[in-house]
Amino acid sequence: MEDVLLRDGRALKHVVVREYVRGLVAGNAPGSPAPSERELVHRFGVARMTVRQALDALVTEGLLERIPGRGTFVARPRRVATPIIGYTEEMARRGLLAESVTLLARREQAGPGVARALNLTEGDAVIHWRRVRRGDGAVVCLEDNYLNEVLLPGFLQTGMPTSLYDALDDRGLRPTWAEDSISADTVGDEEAALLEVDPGTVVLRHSRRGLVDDKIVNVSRSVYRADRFTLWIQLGHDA
Amino acid sequence: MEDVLLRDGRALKHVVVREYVRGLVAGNAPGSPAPSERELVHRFGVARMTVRQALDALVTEGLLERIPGRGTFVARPRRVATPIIGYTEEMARRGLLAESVTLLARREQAGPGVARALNLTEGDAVIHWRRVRRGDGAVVCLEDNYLNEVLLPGFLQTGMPTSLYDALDDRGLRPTWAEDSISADTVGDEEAALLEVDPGTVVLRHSRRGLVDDKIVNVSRSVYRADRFTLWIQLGHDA
DNA sequence: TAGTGGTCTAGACCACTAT
DNA sequence: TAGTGGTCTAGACCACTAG
Repeated sequence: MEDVLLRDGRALKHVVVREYVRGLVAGNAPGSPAPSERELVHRFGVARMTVRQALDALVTEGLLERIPGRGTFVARPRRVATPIIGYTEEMARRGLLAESVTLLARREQAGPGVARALNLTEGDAVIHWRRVRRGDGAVVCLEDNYLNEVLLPGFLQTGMPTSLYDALDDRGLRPTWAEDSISADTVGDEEAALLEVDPGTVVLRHSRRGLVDDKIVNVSRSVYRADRFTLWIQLGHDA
Repeated sequence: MEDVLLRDGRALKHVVVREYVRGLVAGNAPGSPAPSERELVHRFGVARMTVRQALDALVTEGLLERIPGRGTFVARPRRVATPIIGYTEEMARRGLLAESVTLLARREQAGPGVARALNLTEGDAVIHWRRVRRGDGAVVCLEDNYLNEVLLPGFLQTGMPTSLYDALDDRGLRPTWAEDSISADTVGDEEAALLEVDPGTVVLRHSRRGLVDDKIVNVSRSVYRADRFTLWIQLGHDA
């Protein structure tokens, strides 16, 4: 929560102006005008620099744009890259119902690969959560998640959620940074049985390391049926 | 290029201060101090608001951070998502030498799929560029690029570059936005021969639509040998 | 206590846009 | 010509940090 009050309870003027303008233009079409700086000066009885400080913040966050000689206007929303989402949201984007069956949800000792990925020592405790995931009823994916238990005390006891990312969000641990690797492969017998395909069928493998700040929250390894899943990614941003 | 001069040739003071500070701290370790605002006021003989305008710009771009009561310091560089890069840079990231053999580079009439992807009408002229791409000598990928000819007049005549993205960059058309789709598949006879694998071998398919602003610059369809290529992607940003 | 950044004032002149 | 944003001044008081 942002500090909007001084010690004596007075509101910061530039914040008052900023939020007034934000409320005014909220939902307005791109290109619609915001109040002019001098109009805000008059309305709030503040100096122009104070108004500019308020508008600067809204320009920086991309809500407004200034056009010299013309005025200040609602900016066109900028495109931003694909957010970091999990299976549940991936399915929602496709308009499919995400369902899961938990095959495993327990405390384990980290093996060498998982330990390295989570930046732990081999044998440290991790939470291993394995699910078969469906979209509109059809088997789509087999997902293994490994969570750093130190960051998630009591996670196994609180009842497993549908969306891991929602649960992480509740604890302020939703990843803001992800390192993904994506490859094509064929499945072995065990994975084939769970995905309801023949051994040797082509699959898409997707591994992810999820971080918030410098904390590695989870590592996931997903195997998608190639006939039922294509990964979509949007990269970059507007100028 | 930014305007740094007024009509009469005088430099904008906040730009002078900003670039002075940028030069001072360039390459300095995160946490090292920048000059204080009042020190800059004294050095340049300007008002403090002018100095603040200069520093605000550097804070917004992530170079500096302010700590109230302490001073202004070089900020820790923020992580940003994977930039939009092509094969040449993908290989460079792996420390591999990117080489290509052009199989096709010609003007064609857009088929239905390409026309839709480039937002053209079927039969419109497109540039089709097909290459077999190698990394450290080994065949890695078969890439078909379709370019909007209207945006790239004379492109075929200027001699084909190694890196498409470098060539686009030279024309101010390097994509800043990309829509990618990634799937696993098996190859047919023609692709198999070019990739030097058996038909039916598993491959990674990567399609991309590259845009700058609202202009669709190119559409690419790449087929990677699954045994020689894993896609790496980093998503998100620091708080 | 001295120094820092945060907030704020009450003006000023400029270039540019639209009428 | 009137209105807009861009730049700039010369101060002021505040809260906070560090020695």
